Amino acid sequence: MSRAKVSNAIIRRLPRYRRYLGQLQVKGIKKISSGELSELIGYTASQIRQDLNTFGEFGQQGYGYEVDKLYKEINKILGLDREYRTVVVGVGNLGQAITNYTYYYKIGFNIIGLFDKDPEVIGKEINDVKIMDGNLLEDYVRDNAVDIGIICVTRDNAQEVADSLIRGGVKGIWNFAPIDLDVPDDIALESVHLSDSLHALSFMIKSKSEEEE
Amino acid sequence: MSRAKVSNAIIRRLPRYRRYLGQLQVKGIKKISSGELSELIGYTASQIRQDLNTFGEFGQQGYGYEVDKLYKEINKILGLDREYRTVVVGVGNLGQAITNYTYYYKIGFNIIGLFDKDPEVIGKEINDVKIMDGNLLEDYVRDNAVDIGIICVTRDNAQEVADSLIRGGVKGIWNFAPIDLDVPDDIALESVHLSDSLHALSFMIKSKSEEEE
DNA sequence: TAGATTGTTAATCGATTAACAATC
DNA sequence: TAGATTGTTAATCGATTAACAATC
Repeated sequence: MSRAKVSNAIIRRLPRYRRYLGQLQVKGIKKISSGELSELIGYTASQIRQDLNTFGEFGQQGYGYEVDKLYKEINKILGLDREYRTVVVGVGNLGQAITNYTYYYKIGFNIIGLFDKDPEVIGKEINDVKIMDGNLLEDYVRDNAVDIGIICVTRDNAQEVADSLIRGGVKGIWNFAPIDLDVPDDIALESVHLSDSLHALSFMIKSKSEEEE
Repeated sequence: MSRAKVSNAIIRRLPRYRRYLGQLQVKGIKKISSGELSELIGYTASQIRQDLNTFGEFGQQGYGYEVDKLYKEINKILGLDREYRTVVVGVGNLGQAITNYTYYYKIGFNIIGLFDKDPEVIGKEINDVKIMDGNLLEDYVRDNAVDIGIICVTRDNAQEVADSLIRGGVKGIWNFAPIDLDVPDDIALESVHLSDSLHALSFMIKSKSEEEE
């Protein structure tokens, strides 16, 4: 199967649709029109319909969308109808936080291995998962069919870790190191650049203060 | 002063220019052309020149750009030539990680206060900053001219915390709660939606596996 | 000066919005 | 049926790329 490439703009909106639909579900709301959803989520009704129609016809004319059904469909579209075998590399401050966060809140992303190169922490456990020697990473990934590697090591080690993960056979990398990793086309890469985000905030603060002058 | 609004696309690229220029500086490289920078950073040379010219004329025809000078200019553009008085609200796992991260790596973003509502942690310290009672947040922000509030509380408490920060007078909010906060136009808001990011990764993994079929 | 590269305008591309026929 | 709302095509808008004159 090879459908038209979905634009990055749409990819970024999909999780947000999911979030709002999840909230509607919790509130017990059964149906919603693109117009109502537009009010909530801030995208135009037209854009919402366009986005959804990229993936199928989920609504009913004259009626709208069933919340439950649409939520399920978006989960499927996002690939959240399966489980991912996941490892975290680098269990410093951020690595530990991400490990716990994923462990407690992210159903479907099962953390099965932790890695670090610091002898002080190798052998310890987080949520019953043992921290292993980083040198064993590639073999572990291969032997355990790991799907996702989460990179929480320093900038200088990140590319090397990514290479190991890829040689081991991961399908995707969630990168928190402040560097743009080089990965082949068939590997999914999502980077969270906290510095960049903070710097963008700084820019916006500056812009808004200048607007007032 | 009121210049034309800078597009979000450019705002997202600016921190990345800064990152690459910083690396060039470390390597001791003195000058760079838009063409060379394009090779490194992946944007077209044309786009790089367009982006930079939004803010001024930083290059020299026939020569290129001085790395040191451009780096400084971008810092200024980003508002990184000053210090920000910052507080963190919610010092659970993620809050602690962000606190340490900001403390150790983010020069210019000074964490002067920590807040939580859990009596168990109130009174404790992280990097010599005492954790205070969340009820005191608004007054503290006002009395200490806090610029930025970092929100690491749960979804259900995030809007309330944001409201307190805003009433206290912050200029910007760095939000890690999985919710789209409502803030007035003159407040800068930058959200890091970790869930959304992970879900986007999931989508990309799915897409790439389907391409192969 | 000749060559290189910027700054900037014009052309293109892609994403968003508007409009409306289809249909529940 | 009449009213509502989708799915989808067409129009618009904005962002990116190409081109080139200006100039170091």
